Amino acid sequence: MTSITLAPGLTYYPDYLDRQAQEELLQSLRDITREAPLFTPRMPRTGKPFSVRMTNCGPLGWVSDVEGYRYQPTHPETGRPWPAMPDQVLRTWEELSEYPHPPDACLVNFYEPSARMGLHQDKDEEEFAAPVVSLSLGDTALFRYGGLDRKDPTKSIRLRSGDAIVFGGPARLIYHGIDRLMTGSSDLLPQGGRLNLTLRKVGKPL
DNA sequence: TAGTCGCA
DNA sequence: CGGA
Repeated sequence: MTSITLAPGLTYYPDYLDRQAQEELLQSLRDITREAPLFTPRMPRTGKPFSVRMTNCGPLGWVSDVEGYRYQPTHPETGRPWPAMPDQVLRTWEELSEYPHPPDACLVNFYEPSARMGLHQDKDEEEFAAPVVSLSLGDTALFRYGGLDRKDPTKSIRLRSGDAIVFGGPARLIYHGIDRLMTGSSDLLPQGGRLNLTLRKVGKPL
């Protein structure tokens, strides 16, 4: 397995999932979105919608609305519990996280060709000792990452379908985001677009 | 402050 | 980019 250190604690695994594994994961995500439909998150206070739509699997899911960012055990629109995390996702966490407990949450972000995600930190968890593990499927995305301060200089790399990235240690709280997609760069998703999974341990281990 | 916009 |  190839790994590239982009910055201390930030590790990039190009082509972590082969085509067969990507298709298997895509089928799991179809099952998940049927049970837990994609919803449009909104900014706290202003209520401005994100361009990305999302859902979750696992015991907890990340949601955002006018009330704020939070993790909760149920879908914000259906009120039902999130679907279980696929075994394939749990195995990825076991292999890449170097953390001795399973993740609590798997956020699934769906990017239409025009969707973007501004520079932000993943900091709504309690357990920063656990890394964030990210998987990309579908169209290539221009991923931008910086430092712990929002105004720190940033670098960009292209994330392709099947790539994985791990934010751990000193990189656990770095600012990052998605500037744009390269439409038509993958034929995994028939309609185009990109799916991103982010696995997180939310609470401190019992 | 996980968005949007204006300006260099 | 930086401001709000």
